[in-house]
Amino acid sequence: MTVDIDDVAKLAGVSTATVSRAMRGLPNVSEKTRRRVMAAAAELDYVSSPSASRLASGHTHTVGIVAPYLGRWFFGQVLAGAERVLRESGYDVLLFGLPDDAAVADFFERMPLRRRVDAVLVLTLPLTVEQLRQLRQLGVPLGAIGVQAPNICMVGIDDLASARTATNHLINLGHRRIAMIGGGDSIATHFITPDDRRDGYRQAMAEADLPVLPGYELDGSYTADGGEAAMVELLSLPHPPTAVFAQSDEMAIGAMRALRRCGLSCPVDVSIIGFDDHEMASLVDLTTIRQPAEQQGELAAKQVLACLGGEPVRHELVPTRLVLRGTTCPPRSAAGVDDADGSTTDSRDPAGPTPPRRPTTGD
Amino acid sequence: MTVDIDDVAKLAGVSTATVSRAMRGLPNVSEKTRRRVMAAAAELDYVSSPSASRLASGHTHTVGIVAPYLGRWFFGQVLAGAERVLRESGYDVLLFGLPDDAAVADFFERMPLRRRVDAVLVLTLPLTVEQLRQLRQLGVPLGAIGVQAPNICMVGIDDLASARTATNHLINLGHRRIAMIGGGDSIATHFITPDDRRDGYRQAMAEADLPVLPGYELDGSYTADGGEAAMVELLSLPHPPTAVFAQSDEMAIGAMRALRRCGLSCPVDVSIIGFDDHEMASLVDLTTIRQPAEQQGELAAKQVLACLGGEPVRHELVPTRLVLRGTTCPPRSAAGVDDADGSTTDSRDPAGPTPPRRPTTGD
DNA sequence: TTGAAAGCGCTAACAA
DNA sequence: TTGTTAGCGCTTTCAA
Repeated sequence: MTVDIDDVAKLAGVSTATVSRAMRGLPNVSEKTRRRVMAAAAELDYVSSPSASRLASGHTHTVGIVAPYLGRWFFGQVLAGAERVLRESGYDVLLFGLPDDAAVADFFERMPLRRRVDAVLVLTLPLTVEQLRQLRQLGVPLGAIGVQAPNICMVGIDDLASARTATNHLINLGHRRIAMIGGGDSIATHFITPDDRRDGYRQAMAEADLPVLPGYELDGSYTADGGEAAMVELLSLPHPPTAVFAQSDEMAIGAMRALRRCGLSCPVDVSIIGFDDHEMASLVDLTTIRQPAEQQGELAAKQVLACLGGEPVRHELVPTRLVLRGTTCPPRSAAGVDDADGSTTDSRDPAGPTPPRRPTTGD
Repeated sequence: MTVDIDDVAKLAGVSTATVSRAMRGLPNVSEKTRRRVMAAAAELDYVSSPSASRLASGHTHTVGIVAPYLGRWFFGQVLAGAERVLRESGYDVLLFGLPDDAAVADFFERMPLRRRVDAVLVLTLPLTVEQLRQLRQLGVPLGAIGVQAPNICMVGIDDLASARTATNHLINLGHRRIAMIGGGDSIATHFITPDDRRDGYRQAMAEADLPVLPGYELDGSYTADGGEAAMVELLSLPHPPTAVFAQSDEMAIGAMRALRRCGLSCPVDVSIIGFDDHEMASLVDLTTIRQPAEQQGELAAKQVLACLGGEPVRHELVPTRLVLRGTTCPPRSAAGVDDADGSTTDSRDPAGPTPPRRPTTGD
C-alpha cells in the first residue's frame, strides 16, 4: 500500500542504507548515487515514516510548546513567532495548552512530552520547583519565556526597569497620586513578572519620594474585567489616584472602560499607562510599554535549536520601550514637566498623535 | 537506560503482550493481572514509546491543526477550543501555521502531515481545489472551520444570514447610505466567507430597495489598518455613507480610528457595525455580530474525533447574534425606527449600555 | 562509497 | 486469559 524504503532501494538499485543516507543528505554518498535515489524517491512519491525513523534514531524532530492560554494575545504572538522558526527549521510543533489547574495537574502527572520531543519551550507558565524538576527530567533542552531558572534557555524583558519607566513617565508628567493594577501574589517561585513589575513601580515611587497610598496596589488578574473592577475600587478611595500604571494593556483598557462608565475622562481626569502594546492599544490610543512578543517567541525557538546543535544555554533580554499615546497627560493641578528616562527609548507613536479629546461629561 | 516493556513484563511476571494489553486497557486481561502490570509499570516509572507503538500499530494518536495565522484573535480562540478537546481526549496536537504564500507552498509540497497524524483540522484556510485534493490524499478524516467541501467535517456560521442581520440593523435604524468593508475577491474556491458576507449585505440592501452606491464595497483586508484606509476612502466619496458594515471587528475598529482622526463622531456622524465580537469589541463599545469562536474549535475537534470513531461526516452551523452597543444609532436626518430581525436574537450587551457620547470636535 | 544485518520498542496475529 | 513470534520501517554499526 504505502511505498517504503525498500521500494526506493530496489528502483534505484542500491541498498536501503544508501537510500537512508542519501535522503538525509549525509556526506558519504556519491553525487551520482544520491541523484539516482532522489529520482526514485520522487517517482514513487516516497516519504519516510517518522515513527520508524524516530524509533530507530531516537530523534523526534519535534519541539513541545507548553503555554497557559492559547487564546490570549501575548501567547498567540509568541506562539506564532516560535512556530514559524521551528517549522522553517524542519521541526514539528507539539502544542499543549494548560488553561487551568486540572490541566496542569494532569499534564505533570502524565508528562505527555516524554519520549516525544527533542526540546521543550515553556511560555510564561508559572512553574513550581517540582514541576521544573520534572521538565528537567525529560532530559532535553528547555527554553522559557519570562521564566528564569538556572541552566535553561530563556528570553524575556527587564520587567523591573520597564515598570520603572512606566511609573517614571507618570511621575514626570507631574502626577503624585499614582496607583498600580497588577497580578495577585504569585505562588509560583519562578514566575516573577508581576512581582518585578510591582517592584519597579515601588522603586520609582520611592526614588521620587512619593508614597504608595493604602489601597493603591490592586489585583486585576491580568484581564480587562479585573482591570475595570480595580479601577472602580480606586475611584472609591478617599484620595483617588490621578494616574494608574496597569501591568497589562488588557487591564488598562478595562480601567479605561471603568472611567468611561463613571463619566470620567482619560486622560484629563485620570491618566493610564499600560504594558505590552497589545494590537488594540493603538486603536484605543493607549500609552504603554511595548514588548516584542512575536520576537520573543522566535528567539526562544532559536535558542533551543541552538542547544540542540550543542551550543550552550543562553539568556537574552529584549528591549522594551515607552510608546506615548493619548491616555497620559499632566494632572489638572500640575504644570507640564520634562519627561525623560535613560533606560528605554521614548518615542511618539509612528502613526502620529491623535487630536486631543474633550472630557466627556457623564449623563 | 530507559525502561521498556520487557522490564515491566519481567517485573510483573507476564509477557510483553500482556503488558501491552493491560496498559492500553484492552478488555481481555484479568483484573488481577492488570493490577500487577500497572503496579510494575508505576514502580519502574514506565511510559511506552510513542514511536514504537505508532510504528507497530499505525495509529499516531495525533491530530494536525493547520491555520493561516496563529497570532490573530479568532484563530487563537478556535485553537484554544480545539486543543483542549483533543488534549482531554488523549490526542497530541501537531500545529502548522501558514502565514504566507511561501509557507503554504512549502507545506503542500512537502506535506509534513503524511504518516504523522490520524486526522487534520483546517482552520479558515483558503484552499484551492488542488490543495484540498492533497489533504484528502492523506487518507485521514478532515475537519474544517469556515471551509465548505463535500465529504469533510465542517463547522461554521451562516455568514450570509449574519451579514444580512448586520445590514438590516443599520437599515432599521433608518440608514439609507450604507457601505461595506470586506475582504477582496478570494481566489480560493472553498473559502467563501467574504463572498457570503458580501452577498448578505447586498441582499439586505436589495430587499430594502436601497442602492449600493459606487465605491460602497471596499476591501479592508480583514485588518485594522485596512479598515482605516477603507473608511478614509469612503469619507472622500461625493456621498459618504452614514453607516458602515465591516466584515470583521478589526476592520470596524480601524474604521472607528479613521473617524476619530477626522474629527467625526461614531455613531453620531457615522454608525459602524462589526463582525466577530472580538474581545476588544466590548471595550470600544462596538456593535457587532457575535460568533462563538472557541466553541467552533471545540465542535470541529469533536467532529473529527467522532469520524475517527467511525461515525459519519457532519456539518454544523453555530448560531450568531447581534450584540447592540454604542457605535450604531439612527442617522441625523431620520427618526428612530423599530429594529427587529427574525433570523437571530437581538440582545443588549449584558454589561449594559454606556452613556451616550458627545461628538468630539476636531481641532 | 556502499551493503548486510542487527536492532529500535512496541503491537497484533495466532496458538495455547 | 495469556504467551509466542513475526513484523512495523527505518537507522546504524560493522565489513567490504
